[in-house]
Amino acid sequence: MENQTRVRFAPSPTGFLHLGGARTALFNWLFARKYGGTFVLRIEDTDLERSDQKSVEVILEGLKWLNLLWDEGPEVGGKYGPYFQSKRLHLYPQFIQKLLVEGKAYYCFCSPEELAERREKTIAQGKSWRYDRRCLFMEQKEKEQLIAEGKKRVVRFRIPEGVTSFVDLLRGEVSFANQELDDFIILRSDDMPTYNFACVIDDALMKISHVIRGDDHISNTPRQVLLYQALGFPLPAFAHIPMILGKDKTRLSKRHGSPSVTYYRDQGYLPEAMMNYLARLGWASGEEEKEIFSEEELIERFDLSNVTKHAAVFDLDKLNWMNGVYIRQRDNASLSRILVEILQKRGKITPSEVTPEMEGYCEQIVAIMKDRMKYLAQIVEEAAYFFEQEVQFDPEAFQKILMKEGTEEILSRCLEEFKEIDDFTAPRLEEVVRKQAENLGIKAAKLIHPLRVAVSGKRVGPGLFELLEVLGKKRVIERIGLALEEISRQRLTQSSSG
RNA sequence: GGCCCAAUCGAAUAGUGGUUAGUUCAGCGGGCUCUCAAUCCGCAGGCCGGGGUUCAAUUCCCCGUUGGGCCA
Repeated sequence: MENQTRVRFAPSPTGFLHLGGARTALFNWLFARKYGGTFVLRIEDTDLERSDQKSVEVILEGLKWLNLLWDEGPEVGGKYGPYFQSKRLHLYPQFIQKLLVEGKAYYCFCSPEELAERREKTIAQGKSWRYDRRCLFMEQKEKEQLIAEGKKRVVRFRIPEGVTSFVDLLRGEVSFANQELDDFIILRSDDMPTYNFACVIDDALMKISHVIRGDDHISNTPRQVLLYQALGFPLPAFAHIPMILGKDKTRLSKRHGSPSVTYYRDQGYLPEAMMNYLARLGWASGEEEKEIFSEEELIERFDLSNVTKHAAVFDLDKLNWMNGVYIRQRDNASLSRILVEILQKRGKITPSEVTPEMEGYCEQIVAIMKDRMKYLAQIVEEAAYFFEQEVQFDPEAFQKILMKEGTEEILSRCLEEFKEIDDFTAPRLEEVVRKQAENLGIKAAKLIHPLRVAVSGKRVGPGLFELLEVLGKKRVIERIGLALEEISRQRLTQSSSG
């Protein structure tokens, strides 16, 4: 017997895969994996104005990156296809027809202008407006006449009397008085089904057992429940998961930095870190001190019953911390591959420069940088000296460290020593520098700091000896030389102007 | 404006009718150290408000407030 647990993620391809969507997908995926069910991906692209192929690709790409692979849907198919709503349009008319015939839906000829006028009038009287059912009570003959004339019409669902309630797996029973819902449109004048209608038909035909979606859909649910009932479809279980908000507690959007999954990928966040972070937003296993969960651990522990009911604020600090943890866990070779990708995307290197040497160099870089990384693009942003021909001196570092009395002497001496080293490795370099400090009768730090600024332009960075080794003898010698030249140049300008 | 949902340190959360209300991130202080990190140790900080039920409420109920959502 096949497992009947079927869940779906049904995004609209109107932009990118945002974090909220990714988390909805994740919760569905975790649920399917935990219960041995099927995870369906359906693209709701009936809003042709706003949907485009590019967005579809971005969504698929984002899900794949997060390893949220779907069992049925685009690219993989399945027996309940098609999985693009735009390819399912032929499925809807029969259900519209059924509702019309049974008197559960009716044609409405009211134009938007007429509706607006009546609405304003009602509101002016201090009453709340919902559709006044003018067309529900129209004579059959008149309707036929109008249809024959080709007058524009929509189809409205007739809301029955009573109360509609459903069980939300997170909050228990939720009820709505039907009189609060108006006779909503299920088929637009251009014959396109509306969201609530298409969604119900698709979920029913795809045998979705659990509808797990954002809680912004709670108020759609009673309308959908009524449609299930009117059409005689079995009702799925519903679970409305809380939304993700920005720091200012408003819906996550572009204003809060980027909410797109692709952005984080391109910044060098790791998919396993993203998955872990998103899972922890609104969910906790209850184990103290445990924040890091592997995919398997998440599947094992995840349950809708311990998902919180309130919105969660996206916290970049915590994602950064978590990503750092995962970076430190990763092997250098795979980090190096990601770094090479980033370098290419940002035009720091060209595809022809991607040689085994470059990959090896990047591997050495991540090895000495991974302890201080939140995301890999920081290497490009804050340690560009690894890839640039000439060091850009941080002005403050230059003034405070390199312009100090005696720096030239120190750098020159180290330069001469370094030239003699064939075994240009961290331990050897450390030995030489410390010896030199001893000879000069000063602390090693007095040599280390100027050397760091000379070769990297910065006061902060990885351990000096590792840094020197990774940069290599040639670069180091060159850079110290250039730093010395720059120092004398500055001294000249300072003495002549001062 | 109508309806719906929610509420524990700054953020994510655990938890309970009687607890010193726990943990993770961030913050602060310290150890280590060539800087920055990583790491280790420590500190600070919270049950939205008001009623009720109860011997006892952060916990249960109601109202309010605030936030979010949907519709208009």
